[in-house]
Amino acid sequence: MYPLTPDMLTSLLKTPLFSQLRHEDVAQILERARPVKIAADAYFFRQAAPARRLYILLDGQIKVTQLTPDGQQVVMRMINPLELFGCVAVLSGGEYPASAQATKDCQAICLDTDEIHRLMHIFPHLAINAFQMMVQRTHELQDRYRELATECVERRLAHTLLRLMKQNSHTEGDLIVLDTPLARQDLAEMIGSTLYTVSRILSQWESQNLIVTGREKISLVTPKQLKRIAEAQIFSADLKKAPI
Amino acid sequence: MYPLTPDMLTSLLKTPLFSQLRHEDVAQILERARPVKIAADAYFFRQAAPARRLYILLDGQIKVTQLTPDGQQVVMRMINPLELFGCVAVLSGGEYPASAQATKDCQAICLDTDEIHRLMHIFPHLAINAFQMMVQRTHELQDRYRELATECVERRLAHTLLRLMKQNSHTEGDLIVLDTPLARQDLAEMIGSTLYTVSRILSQWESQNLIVTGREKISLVTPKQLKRIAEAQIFSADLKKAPI
DNA sequence: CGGGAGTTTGAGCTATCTCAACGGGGGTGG
DNA sequence: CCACCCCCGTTGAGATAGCTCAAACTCCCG
Repeated sequence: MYPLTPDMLTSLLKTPLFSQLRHEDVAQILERARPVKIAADAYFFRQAAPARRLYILLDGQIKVTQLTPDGQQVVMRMINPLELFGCVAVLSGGEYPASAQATKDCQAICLDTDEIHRLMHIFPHLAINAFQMMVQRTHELQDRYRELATECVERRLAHTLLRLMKQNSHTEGDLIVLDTPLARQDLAEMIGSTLYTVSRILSQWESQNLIVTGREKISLVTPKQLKRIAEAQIFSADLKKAPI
Repeated sequence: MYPLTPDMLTSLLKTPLFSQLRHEDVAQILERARPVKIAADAYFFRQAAPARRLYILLDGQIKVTQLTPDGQQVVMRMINPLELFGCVAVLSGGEYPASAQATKDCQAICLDTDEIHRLMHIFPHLAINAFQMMVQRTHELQDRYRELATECVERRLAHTLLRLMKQNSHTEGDLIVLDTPLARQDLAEMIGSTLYTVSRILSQWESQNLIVTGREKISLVTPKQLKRIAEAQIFSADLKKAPI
């Protein structure tokens, strides 16, 4: 594992996946991992390919998407550094249920199915941590399912921007800039809507100074207001009527 | 673990959760489990309660639901015998993100958080199996998310009935009877729709002899036709126009 | 034989999708 | 370095699936 910088290593040690493991154990695990580098827009793997490798993202960002039979895309999840992806690889003989596409240049390490099983036997904590991570992820996915089932597009979009902010953003002066290349189409595919509706809502928000948008770029100005929209305490239409 | 009948025990041994474990190991694990009995409509646990126990359903059926802040319900999942529920309990200190309500009289066994962790250390296979089960479940949830995001109500309903058929049904003559008490409202909460729309679609299907409905009861007549609707090769409206 | 829970159905409404047309900016190739 | 082109975004107008609300209907059960 030459390509691991000391920085990455210390980061990896703090990953939930490796919590409770000793440094030398993690080192031993990482010895069995292979590095993978991929340029922006390229794929780590594609839907329906045999799932043989589990990945840990070190740097960059991944978009996990599913294609419907008739060609529509749905974005299932954004993967940020130190997160696991390609977990289906632990089920021997399966296929990836989704594609993993880099939204930026990416570095990752990967482990083969057999290797994972072997390591999980040696280090039960690895399996326990992985289990816990999946429970957490299911929990998150359930929340989004509930949103999709019960909330209107505007609220879903607000939730999504806030979520992206938490996961990956930095501040520039008063602005909170999302560190994700986000076309209207991408947002639409995340919330189960269309790029037109997303565009309209974002335009409206921008005219109310809740956000600032650019080409594939979004910055939040007043996350508090967005949160109120997300929580249904207010609608952006209401802001017009009574601009306090 | 007195209440375990020999039948249940042999079933438990075949559970994915216990695969690869030796009989005596499973016995040792079950020694630490406590039996729980609950009548139809009662709750195993409620959303937001501290999550301290993980359950394995032995008999009956559970409906896992989430309540939105404004009181709408969403059915996240039906749990059938030999399935795990309350998995959040493995994350120490968390709360149940959903409620688990019995749709029939239920028997289950439960394990405390500490106990699970202890056992997973002793039997790494337990953790690995649990991990795999969660991966599988995430996979299923992703499929439903994609459906909800891209498909119309009619197709989602068709998918749901077919899924319920696979999970839990028996045949009576030509009829495939779903073994789940299903009010229109329940179905609506599963697919993110309203009881009115569900009722209309079911009525239409019934008039086309695809299904037979009763009070909280549904039977399938021609699952093939339903599958065609689910796969978008056809719409029930098309059946009217050209009844071949 | 009520009573109530579950279901059906109609009618109107609206959030959101669809389709179409236009606008703009940035990067790339000449 | 400039111009063109392409991708991304905006906006309007019309269509519609599905929601809401209201009212009546039908079992099942005590």
